[in-house]
Amino acid sequence: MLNLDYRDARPIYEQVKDGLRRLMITGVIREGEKLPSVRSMASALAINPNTIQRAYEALEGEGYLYSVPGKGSFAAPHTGVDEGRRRQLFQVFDQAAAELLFLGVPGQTLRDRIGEREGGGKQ
Amino acid sequence: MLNLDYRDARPIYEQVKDGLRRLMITGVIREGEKLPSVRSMASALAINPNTIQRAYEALEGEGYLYSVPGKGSFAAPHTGVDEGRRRQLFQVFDQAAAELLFLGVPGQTLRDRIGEREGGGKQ
DNA sequence: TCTGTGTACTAAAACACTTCATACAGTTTT
DNA sequence: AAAACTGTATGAAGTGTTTTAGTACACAGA
Repeated sequence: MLNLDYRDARPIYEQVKDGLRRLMITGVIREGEKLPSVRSMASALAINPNTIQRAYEALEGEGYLYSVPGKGSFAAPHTGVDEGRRRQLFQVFDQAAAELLFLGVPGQTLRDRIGEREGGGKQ
Repeated sequence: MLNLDYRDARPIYEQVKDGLRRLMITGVIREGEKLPSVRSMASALAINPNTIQRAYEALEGEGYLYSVPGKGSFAAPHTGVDEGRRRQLFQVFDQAAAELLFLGVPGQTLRDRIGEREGGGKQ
């Protein structure tokens, strides 16, 4: 389900966190879907359960999942994602755009990279 | 010229690096302009010269400045910025856009945030 | 009851990173 | 030539973070 890169400078819990978030964004993991338990995922990746727990805890703080003691952890609906995460994303987006423009990339080029979400009305 | 925040989790050399890059992007520091020497900037910020040196070294690696032993460090022309930095920026841009779209932000909203650069044709 | 789940806490070890002190080498100015 | 400036290199100390290990508790479901 996830790949860890020990040569990567990023800590493991962060790789897990970002990896899971990406799976949700790309639709591989759908809303309400049950995630692997901290223990099973830890043994699958051959790491300590506490490390997975830390990743889950961070994602829950962002609103990407919710955990129920005794039951498990589940992907949260998009609407539940934290406002702080949204603000952070806008800031990253704006700063990257500003620097790319500075480097001479035409604004039209950047606009063309933004793929619209199909079926947005259906949702 | 720059503000350091010791409560920030980001290391000092990174704050210096990002701060200087931002000054160049916003046009406060212009192409070819001489930057403060590592020692003068270090004493101005009350930190070790090596810390400034590290920031300068990183920016030189990105192509944002060039240093000449005995003379000083100077802001490089936009065209000299490293291709790796460009690729990194595009990746950050794309990922942020993808997640914002996933969270329900309309593509049009994102496109509207991209301010065009005046005089782009002059370049 | 037993198994599987999330959660909490402490301790420790390992590791990496950041920062500093010092010294060296080149350029410009006096 | 000397002095004062510049960037550069190296090693060591300091500090924090990451990860693991171990133990324990509470809840849900078969």
